[in-house]
Amino acid sequence: MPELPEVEVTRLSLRPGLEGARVRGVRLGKALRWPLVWPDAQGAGRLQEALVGPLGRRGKYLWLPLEAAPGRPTAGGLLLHLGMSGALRFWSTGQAPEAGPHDHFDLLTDRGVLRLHDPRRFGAVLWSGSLDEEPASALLARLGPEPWDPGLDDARFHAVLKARRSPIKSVLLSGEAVVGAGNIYACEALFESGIHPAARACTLSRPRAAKLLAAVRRILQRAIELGGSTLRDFSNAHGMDGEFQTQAQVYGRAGLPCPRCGAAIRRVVQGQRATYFCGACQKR
DNA sequence: AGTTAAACCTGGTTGC
DNA sequence: TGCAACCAGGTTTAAC
Repeated sequence: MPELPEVEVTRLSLRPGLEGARVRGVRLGKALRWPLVWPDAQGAGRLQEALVGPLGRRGKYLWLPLEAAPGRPTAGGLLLHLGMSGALRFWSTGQAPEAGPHDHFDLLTDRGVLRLHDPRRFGAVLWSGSLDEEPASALLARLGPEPWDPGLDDARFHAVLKARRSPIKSVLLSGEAVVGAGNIYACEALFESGIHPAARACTLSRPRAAKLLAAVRRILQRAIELGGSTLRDFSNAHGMDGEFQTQAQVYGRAGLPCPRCGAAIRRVVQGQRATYFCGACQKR
């Protein structure tokens, strides 16, 4: 589910309740994608007094810094990923219901409980000393630039595409050229820029690459403003659903008329993922 | 080296 | 109604 907009919506909605909260402990459910390697006994002791610092995001990862004390160096933090079906929710003290069978992680604080709900368990919660150390650094090292990274310009984006012979849809999903667009938003951005999903990335002209990058930025921004997409499991820290799915032009609309030209939206499979597009509007 | 498939896991929907 | 087959937002790992 959660692509960059959903993670950003989660981050923004968690901030008021969580930042500045003091950690009291954790509750673990079933194992996630990777086991949570908690700090040793000494580190765990420090955590008892840790304060939640400013929440960060890199790609689809959420970074929850745990500071030893106000003004002192960061003790470490948690790197969280929502996988395919994860959602984070914050419950004020006394409001949290009993953990259900799909609630696999609770961070207990003096203000309330941060809870990860993830039926498919493709999500992850990892302890890391910092973003520059293992295990966080190894995961983040693979990521391409953020959509709004000032260092990401049309030339750089185009250069990455030039080096890839795979279909542009697959290259977008890989996050090499720009992170954040998952299956829904990759489909939508390609539609909005009029580019056929099967076009080989290396064949796109620089103007078309620029158009695609602009579309990716626009789509992701719009999705954040709409609270993300809720197909099934996703909701923000307060349990509110997103609304972008109601505005999708092609995603999940196979057989329905293209909003631009009226031709039937097509569904094909690329790299084991469904792709939706208009065969008339989107050109190779 | 680059590209593509398989794997992780559960639950909802579809079709016989 | 029952049950098998297929589908789903992501990413890593293994295999051509």
